[in-house]
Amino acid sequence: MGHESESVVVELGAVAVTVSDQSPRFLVRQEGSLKAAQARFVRRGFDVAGDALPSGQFDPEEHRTLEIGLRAFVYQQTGVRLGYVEQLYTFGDRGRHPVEREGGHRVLSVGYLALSDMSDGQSPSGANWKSMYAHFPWEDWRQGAPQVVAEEIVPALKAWAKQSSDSDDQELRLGRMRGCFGQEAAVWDEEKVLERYELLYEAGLVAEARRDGSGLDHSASAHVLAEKLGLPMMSDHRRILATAMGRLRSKLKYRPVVFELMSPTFTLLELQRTVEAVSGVRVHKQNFRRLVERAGLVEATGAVLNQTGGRPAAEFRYRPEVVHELVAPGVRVSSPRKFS
Amino acid sequence: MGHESESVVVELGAVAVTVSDQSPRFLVRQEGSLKAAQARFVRRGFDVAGDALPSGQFDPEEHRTLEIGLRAFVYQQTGVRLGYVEQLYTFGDRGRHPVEREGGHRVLSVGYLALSDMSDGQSPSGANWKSMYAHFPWEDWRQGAPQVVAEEIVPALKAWAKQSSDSDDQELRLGRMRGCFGQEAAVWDEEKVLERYELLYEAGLVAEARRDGSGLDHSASAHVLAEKLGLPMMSDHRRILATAMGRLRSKLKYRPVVFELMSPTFTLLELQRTVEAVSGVRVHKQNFRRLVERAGLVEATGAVLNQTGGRPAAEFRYRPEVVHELVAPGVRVSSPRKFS
DNA sequence: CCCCTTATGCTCAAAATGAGTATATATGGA
DNA sequence: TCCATATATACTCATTTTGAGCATAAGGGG
Repeated sequence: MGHESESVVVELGAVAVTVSDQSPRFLVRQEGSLKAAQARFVRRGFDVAGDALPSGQFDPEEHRTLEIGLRAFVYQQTGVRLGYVEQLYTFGDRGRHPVEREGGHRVLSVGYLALSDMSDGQSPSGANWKSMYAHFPWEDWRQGAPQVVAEEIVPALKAWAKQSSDSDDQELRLGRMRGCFGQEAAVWDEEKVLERYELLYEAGLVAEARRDGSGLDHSASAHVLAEKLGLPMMSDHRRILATAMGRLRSKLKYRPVVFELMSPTFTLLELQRTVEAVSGVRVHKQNFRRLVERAGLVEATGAVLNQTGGRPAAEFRYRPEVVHELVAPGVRVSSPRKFS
Repeated sequence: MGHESESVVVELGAVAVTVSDQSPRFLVRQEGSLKAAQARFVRRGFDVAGDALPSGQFDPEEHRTLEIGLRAFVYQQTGVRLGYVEQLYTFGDRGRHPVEREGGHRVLSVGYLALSDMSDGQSPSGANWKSMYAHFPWEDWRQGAPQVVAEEIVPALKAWAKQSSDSDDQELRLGRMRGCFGQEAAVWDEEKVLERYELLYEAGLVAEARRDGSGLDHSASAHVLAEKLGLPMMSDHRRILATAMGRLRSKLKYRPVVFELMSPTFTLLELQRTVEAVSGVRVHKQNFRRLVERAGLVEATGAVLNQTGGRPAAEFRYRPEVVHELVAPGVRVSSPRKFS
């Protein structure tokens, strides 16, 4: 016990999500927010230009729980005090993290998903919220299928499939492409965020794959494509981001987590726009309100808001009691049916 | 970096589940399966009699990934080679683990859920599979509400609620009781395994709470009740078990994971019985087959089996292709409706 | 053969879902 | 004032999904 070889450094990182201007955003670390001792550990630009998630090294002396440590790091590095927090995943593969490549300890990263409401001024002015879809341009289907899917991704993945020598493997790759990006018989499944990112990574199309990988295509055109596939991030942070996004989209449907992203009161359209921003798909307005109201998730405050440009909207608030009542349903977004 | 104070020991543990004799079971560590060096670390009976999950200390030198380490430990300690494995949760609260209480390092536990099929002789004869419901007697609702719920748990939780000085808190406790155990308006939700265990722990009713806690009820009757609330386990392993059980029950509904518990071919009744064993509730036979067949999850092999004691059953196999086709639905178990 | 068992096919009502149409009530400009 | 244009909200309707049950098929054992 306690051999040097068996000890491990644990890094805690957060994907803190909010929605503003109809756009899902996440918190990145501010420059100069690190103590000197930590700066070396997490120093930016170690091997790729790109933002980094707020994170830090877990200190068992100081932090009674992992979550406490996480909240402290996020506060130090961004000024934001987190509300709702849930654990996402623990990443521990060798070679994942720059620090251990320099010959340090093995690094384990525990990733968290946090949700905050921008509206209530919780977030200090300096906080650095970046657009999700700037990093995942293929994930926003609110205006229909994004151009980049048909014009760049699908052709590039077809080409990648052809590169395989084995014809079974070619078919497998094509099948993954169709399943991930909703081509042909398959339907777009907004939850498969991680699968899609990993497919693009495996195919060597995103910038991080080109950074990490050896023997990949180094042509200028491959570089141009990578730029169209969103902004890269430090280390494997974009993968963690994809994990968070997928989990959030999934959770939206069976737990009332949207409300963590809302101000205390809101109109049903605001609620709908938030769901749409996160899930990346449009929903049917009338059915959405039917669902939300029938499930008893909200109640009218009685107030009416008329700054909406049309008929004034009723103001609602979340009814947290619902969780203790019967089953707590989330807000389901319906995917278009493609059956017979 | 690398201060002694910041280094952490990482423990990998598995809840390996199978179903045999219509009963969900999980793998426990065999006596004498540990190397001397590890034995001190994980020695049994440190502070409570009870089984332990197979687990071991992650060694970054030896294990390229966490999963590889996990598989090695499970094989060493039980002789079982795991198939399907997924990460559950990382537990890191201070004071959770006996070793750190003796003044050693802080211990982080990464828990995994594994699923195996008993039928194919994968499991060596020595492997030690324990009944899930022996540890969670309140979770098996296949024969209707278990006696222990109405006769022991509900009264004890009501008494616990009364103990609170604050009347709001009393109502809160009662609400949790109703929500967890399906009393009054609430309906039994088989997924809330962890919530239920934690409630019982918080109320000081299970043996582990009496072991860990201070100032709890030490009367003989409390001891008798704890014995009716299932077998305790080492450390917080029963909590990890509850986490796994809840996750498995939940996953059953949206991913075709049951098949990891089945032999390659099976009848629809066998499939149904497996789902029932895990979820702990009965399902409607005709609707179950409708669901499974319509979703395209299985295909008939053409063979017929007539050792069933009635009309011979068609033999089926899993159709893994379904995952790549459209959306991959799981096997939903329906909870009875209690609306209007 | 009857009677037991399990397998499998089919029906039916209730509820949920997807997609509209219709009406209400604000704003701003002709 | 009245209209065009927003959005809000109510209601309808066909289809699908779900929960529940009946009916029939096909084995084995007396």
